[in-house]
Amino acid sequence: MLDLAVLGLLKEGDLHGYELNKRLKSLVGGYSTSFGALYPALARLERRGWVSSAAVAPELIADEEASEGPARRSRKRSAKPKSGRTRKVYHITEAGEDHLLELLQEDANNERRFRLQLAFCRFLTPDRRLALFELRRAHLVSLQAMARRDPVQSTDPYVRSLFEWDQERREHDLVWLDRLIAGERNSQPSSQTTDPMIDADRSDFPTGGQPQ
Amino acid sequence: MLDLAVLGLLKEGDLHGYELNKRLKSLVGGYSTSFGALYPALARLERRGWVSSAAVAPELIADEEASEGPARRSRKRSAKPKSGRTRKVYHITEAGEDHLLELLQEDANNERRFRLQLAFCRFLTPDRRLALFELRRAHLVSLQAMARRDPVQSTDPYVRSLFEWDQERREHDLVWLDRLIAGERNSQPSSQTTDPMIDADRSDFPTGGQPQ
DNA sequence: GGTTACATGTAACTAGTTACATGATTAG
DNA sequence: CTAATCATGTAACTAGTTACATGTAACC
Repeated sequence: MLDLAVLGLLKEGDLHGYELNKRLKSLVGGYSTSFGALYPALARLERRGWVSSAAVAPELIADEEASEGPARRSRKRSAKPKSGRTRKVYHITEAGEDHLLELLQEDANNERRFRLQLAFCRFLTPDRRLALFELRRAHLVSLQAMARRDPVQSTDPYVRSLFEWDQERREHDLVWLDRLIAGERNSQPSSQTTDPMIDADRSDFPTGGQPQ
Repeated sequence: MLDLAVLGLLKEGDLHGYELNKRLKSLVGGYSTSFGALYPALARLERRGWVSSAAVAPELIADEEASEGPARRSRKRSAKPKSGRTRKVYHITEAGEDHLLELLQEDANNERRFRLQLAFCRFLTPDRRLALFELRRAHLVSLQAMARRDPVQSTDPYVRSLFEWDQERREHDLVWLDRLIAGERNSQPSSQTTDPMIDADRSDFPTGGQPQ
């Protein structure tokens, strides 16, 4: 799953491990990565040919940064290296991009994975993206059905409370997903399905609709 | 974490592995346990002295069942053994009960653990239980604060949608927890044990489990 | 006579976390 | 001068899943 996150971030631009870790932390709340997982993951990705790496010596780092963004230099006192240690900057390969697209579409039964898929689904074509959302929706619906099929058998108030919590959350998640799917259909009315019942109540869609 | 679930279930009565697995499945949606985790966990619990086990030969099983629950026998055609294989029936020890109480109070940063703690928090004293809920609440509030401190920096609609989802869920969870805490405070204005309903229900639920 | 449920286990794999080791640079 | 931040990595541990191995017995 880290693979998905790392490839997704690298698709936006080359990064070194330490920076990747910071981005992962801010990416999705609750997805705090540790170096102990990240560095071995990067090594694995490189062995499999999905990323390539280049060592950047400390004296070169300042130039790199400068050439990338010549503005914002004024605040810095000097063009001295930010780090005294060689960075390993990773770059996603073509095979890595293919693999990323696969990872973005697989499964639907894992919430944590779906969160990452959502975070990077802009790299999918609109129809693939819609398919992903529908897959997730089908999974949630099947969870709902399962929960309804055998309801709580316990009389303990805390256990009952727990089940009610689950129930509410599942319902809420479905509403949210439906909003997402509706937004997707509105901004992408072409494709194969001519669904007649979609834009009945579309006037307030707070989550921005147009993908880039 | 399986330890918590297993000890909690065994506190209600002795069980063998296969039955434990069924109960775990029905206990909390999403907490599907596999035998590959359960049996090693049971072995570990026994090594540490938290549970003890007794082998029950197939010809004895019918009697055991009968002596435990004399009702519900009518549906059965015979008093013949249900299994052709010796069961290993597990029993929680005193040390195991102590350990369970510890597990019920530790941490608050893990949702999955909190679910299990909630499922078995009836074994805690009312003040300890309230402390557990408050601990969880503090954790959720700190997550909220963290999310508000550095908001979404991405302009991608899907990433923004993901963050909104998180936000809504955290708010919803807090409301739910507050309801739980309020209920706890109402039924428990001071610190005194009013022993809530303790009634382990005897009923064989036909949970459609899948074979391994 | 084949499918399902009962029953216990092992092996290999997935997906991480926590703690440690090492060392440079920078801000107060 | 010391604490924080930058930077890369390893080792040991936690907490599981999936697939396999093995066999009985009840159901239809």
